[in-house]
Amino acid sequence: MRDHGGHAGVADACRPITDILTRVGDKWSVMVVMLLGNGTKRFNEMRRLIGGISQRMLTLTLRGLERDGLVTRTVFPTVPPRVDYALTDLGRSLLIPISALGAWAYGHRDAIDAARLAFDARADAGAAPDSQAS
Amino acid sequence: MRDHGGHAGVADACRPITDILTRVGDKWSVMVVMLLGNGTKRFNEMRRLIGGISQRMLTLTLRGLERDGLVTRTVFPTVPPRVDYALTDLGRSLLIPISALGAWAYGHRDAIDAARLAFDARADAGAAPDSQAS
DNA sequence: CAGTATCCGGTCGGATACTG
DNA sequence: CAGTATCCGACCGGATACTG
Repeated sequence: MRDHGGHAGVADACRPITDILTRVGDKWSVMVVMLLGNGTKRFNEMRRLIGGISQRMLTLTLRGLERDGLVTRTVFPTVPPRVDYALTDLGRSLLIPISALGAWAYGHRDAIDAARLAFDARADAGAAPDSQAS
Repeated sequence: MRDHGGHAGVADACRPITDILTRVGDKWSVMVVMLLGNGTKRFNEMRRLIGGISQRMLTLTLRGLERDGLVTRTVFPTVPPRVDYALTDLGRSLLIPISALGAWAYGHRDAIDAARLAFDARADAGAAPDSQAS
């Protein structure tokens, strides 16, 4: 807050929010949170349920969520080892707005898809006014 | 839908949603949509208001939003040229869930920050049990 | 004013191999 | 089972220069 003269714009004020939105927006976080919304899960269980996520990314995603206080990680010192992941209260509270966002996305997927097709068609028409497709 | 035998998991079914969430999650889209929620804006006007966004990224962000049918782009063939950006009905409808998400992020930023500090402290303690800070 | 084009470093994220 | 470590290609995003 020391540059009254400058005008950094809203980007500055929004940094904390943008920061958190980045978490929400990354490829797997939302899916993991939604999955844990159904209850506690183990590592490879989630891996199977999600399908298509690499081991590495599941680890990193869970670490990020744990760091943000959204997920708890519980290790059972058995052999073979067992680790349970669950949402914290904070994580559960996040479930509400992201479900709303997910519902919006699902509800408008057709409109968005149509808009994309139309846009791409316009772009193609502009780039290649000739009726030949490449 | 061709592998009934396999088990791709939810990742497959969620692809359209993930896809849209990726838009929402990228660095500038949400900020731009929120800004346009206040009314029509011109290109450099937004650039100034946001502060910290490069010309390139503002263009790409707006193109993406336009492609998804969330914003309209209106060119006035004057000199110097003038281009107005505004939300579509679809864009305005998105404003609701992302405002909710933004409110959540803002409301819980302290809890998240605290969680991060605690996590990092634990990580440091684990990595360097010695009382020396690097 | 409102872009486009190009370069380039940093990060994301998958594949693979190894470990307790 | 639940990770960690490493490699590596793809893409994100800023800086800069140029254009109608």
